[in-house]
Amino acid sequence: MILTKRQNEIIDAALRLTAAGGIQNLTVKNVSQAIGVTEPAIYRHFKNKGEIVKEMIGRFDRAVSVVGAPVSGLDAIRSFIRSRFEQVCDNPDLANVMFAEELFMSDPEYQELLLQMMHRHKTAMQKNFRRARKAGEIRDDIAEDILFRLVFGPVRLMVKQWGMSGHAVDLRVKGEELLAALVKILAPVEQQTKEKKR
Amino acid sequence: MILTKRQNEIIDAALRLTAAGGIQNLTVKNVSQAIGVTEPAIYRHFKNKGEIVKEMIGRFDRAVSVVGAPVSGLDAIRSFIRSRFEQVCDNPDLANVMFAEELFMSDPEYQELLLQMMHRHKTAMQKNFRRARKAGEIRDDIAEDILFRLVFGPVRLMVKQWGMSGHAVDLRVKGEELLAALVKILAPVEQQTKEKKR
Amino acid sequence: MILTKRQNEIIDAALRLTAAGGIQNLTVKNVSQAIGVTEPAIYRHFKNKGEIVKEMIGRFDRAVSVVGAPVSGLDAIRSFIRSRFEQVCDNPDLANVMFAEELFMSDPEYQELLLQMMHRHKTAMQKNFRRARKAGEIRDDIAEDILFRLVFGPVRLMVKQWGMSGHAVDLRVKGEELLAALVKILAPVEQQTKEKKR
Amino acid sequence: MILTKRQNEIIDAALRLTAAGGIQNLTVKNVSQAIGVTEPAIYRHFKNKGEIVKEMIGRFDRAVSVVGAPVSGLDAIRSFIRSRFEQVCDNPDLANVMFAEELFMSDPEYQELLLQMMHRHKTAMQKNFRRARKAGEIRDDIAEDILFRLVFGPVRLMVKQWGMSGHAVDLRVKGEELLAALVKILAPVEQQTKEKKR
DNA sequence: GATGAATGAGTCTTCATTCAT
DNA sequence: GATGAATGAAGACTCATTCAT
Repeated sequence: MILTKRQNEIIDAALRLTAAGGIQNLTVKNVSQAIGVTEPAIYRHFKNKGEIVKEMIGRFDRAVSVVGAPVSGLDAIRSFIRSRFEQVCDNPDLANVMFAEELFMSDPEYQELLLQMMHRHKTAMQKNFRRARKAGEIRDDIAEDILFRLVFGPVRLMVKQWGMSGHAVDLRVKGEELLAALVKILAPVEQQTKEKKR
Repeated sequence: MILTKRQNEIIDAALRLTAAGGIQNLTVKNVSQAIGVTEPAIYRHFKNKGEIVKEMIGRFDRAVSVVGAPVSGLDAIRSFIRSRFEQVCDNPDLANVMFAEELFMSDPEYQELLLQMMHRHKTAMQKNFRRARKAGEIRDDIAEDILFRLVFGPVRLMVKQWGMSGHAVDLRVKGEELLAALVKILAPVEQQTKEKKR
Repeated sequence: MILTKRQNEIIDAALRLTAAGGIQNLTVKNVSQAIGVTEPAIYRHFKNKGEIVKEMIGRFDRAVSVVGAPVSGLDAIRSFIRSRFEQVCDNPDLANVMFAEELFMSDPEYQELLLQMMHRHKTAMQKNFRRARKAGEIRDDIAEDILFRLVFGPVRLMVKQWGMSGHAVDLRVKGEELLAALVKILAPVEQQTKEKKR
Repeated sequence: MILTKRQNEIIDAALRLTAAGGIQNLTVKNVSQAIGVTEPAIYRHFKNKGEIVKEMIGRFDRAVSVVGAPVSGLDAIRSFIRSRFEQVCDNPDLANVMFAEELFMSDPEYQELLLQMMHRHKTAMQKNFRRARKAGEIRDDIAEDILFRLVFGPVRLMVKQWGMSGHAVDLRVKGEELLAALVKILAPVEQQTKEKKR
């Protein structure tokens, strides 16, 4: 779905409001004030509040789908994580919302959307983990589903902490550090030994 | 603060409601219905809704503080994580709420409470990481603050996924698997090599 | 009706509360807290809130009925006014309540009570005005009903202002000044002329 | 502040309700029913109940500020009083509310507003008393602050009684009588003597 | 005498939404 | 595209009162 300018304004405002004060803060009134119109005006651009929320959730997906070339498994994972960090840096409000699935528990419809998204990402990544493993880029003594959590758990936590800290540090730098650590601990043990000796 | 029976009932209900439908679902009416009284009755037991929320947040802390004996760094970390899994297994609703800091963004007061709690846990764990490192239980080529995320990121994610999946799997089992993987990954490289050869 | 000690405590508290924050502030809860018991305890001493209010209104009357000896018309008026000032000085909260008939407009029953009281006072005073006039103590060129307002209007206003000012001045002193002025103004013109020449 | 039609309707209703049953009777629900809308509709026209009350209080002031030409001290006082009587006759509900400062004791903000208003009126009148005195229109043997009470005490009382009596008499007529009496007793003694002889 | 627990009715206020203009 | 006015439903909370203990 392609959004009009006004619709984008609305989603931006919705994101900002939710980031700042939770979904409790995401009211039609607040959105309308944020973009400087009256409440009914919102309904010219979205059928109802739910559509706004859904479009908002959709935005979490965006950057991800655009991943370009990288073929190799580990590189794809790396690039996925980097694109996450960048996405959040570009729109810091996302940090408080993107991994906050609980915010949208109120409506089963939203939850479904989010679960689908999570699942999609997971299978996409799983594929890469498998490839990386075959290519000897990643150790083979860790079960696949655990691998996923081992990598994305820390990424999520870092983004969340960054959001809660009011974006105190440079996420791009900190993100690279984390990425390096991840790559290090997931490397095949032999490779790690070699690295160490250097 | 020691709670009366009714107060506990109320907190339990609040937890259940929030777990099921987000804070949007945590209304005084819903709580009162859940425990089978009328709305005003709630106010005999809590000054206002905020006190309920705060007590609820306090409950996240409980299990943690009770950690008993373990001295050694790595063992303390292990036991902390295990106690988390157990706490959540005993009261599955916690899984949807405990690590969902965003739910409480609506009120700065709650956020403050949560940040304090997170900070408290972090420094407690940091100490253990340091000890474990000195004792040669943990590799020394990963910065300390990253270490924390590397461990608790995955734990959080697992708990959250367990909650969102409707408690599909046995968290105690899955948790042990994760724990084993974490210990493996964080072991000093030399030790990992040895393990491998066996 | 003779009140028990507790009942008097309650009426005192009720008066204090009403004086401080209007009838909105006169709640059973506030009264009970003021005397250090729980709400239901109040109902041991008064059948319901209305009885408290009525007893409170009754208290406005008290001092007045106790007027002792004075015979002469003008002296009786003087003494009535003085006793009003004293009553209020003894229990300053009365100042914010006694002449505030509007406070009790909510219930026709209260209003009736107050109207009766006002009427009783008025006829009692009217009699004295008549006597004073006959005795040549008061000028005879002012209609009787106006006379009443001329005297008690200022008295009321002074008490009210004293109450609203937080009892800034010494009402006994200021009251005497007002009384003197009233007597002066109401004296027969001939007498006023004589006074002036002195 | 200039009010819209609806806002005026609301204030009128508020006045009516308060006049009839005290502030206890001034509820948003009652107001909304009085003008034939639902409760939330009120909030399109006033931010909250407090704003209604404040605007209501403001209305007490209105007529006063509009005083037109009169220069001479005594005439200004006369005209002020007359305008009060007229204001109240035009909107009889005011009689039960305008001088009932106690009604608004519940909120310090309202009380402040009222005190300011009273003070403003007082200083304005004080100036006129002084002028009247210099011009020999008023006796000079009464202290200024007492003068004020002597005049406005009776005016207030008359308005209040008129309100409580359900507007039984013709306030315009009765008011003129009172005014005449006031002018008479406040005239310089010499003048009073002359009048008498006539 | 007093309390803890509860309640029905009602307080002010906000919500998402609609409709005529 | 947008607004002013309105609404039904629901929000948190308070009130006077009752009842069993």
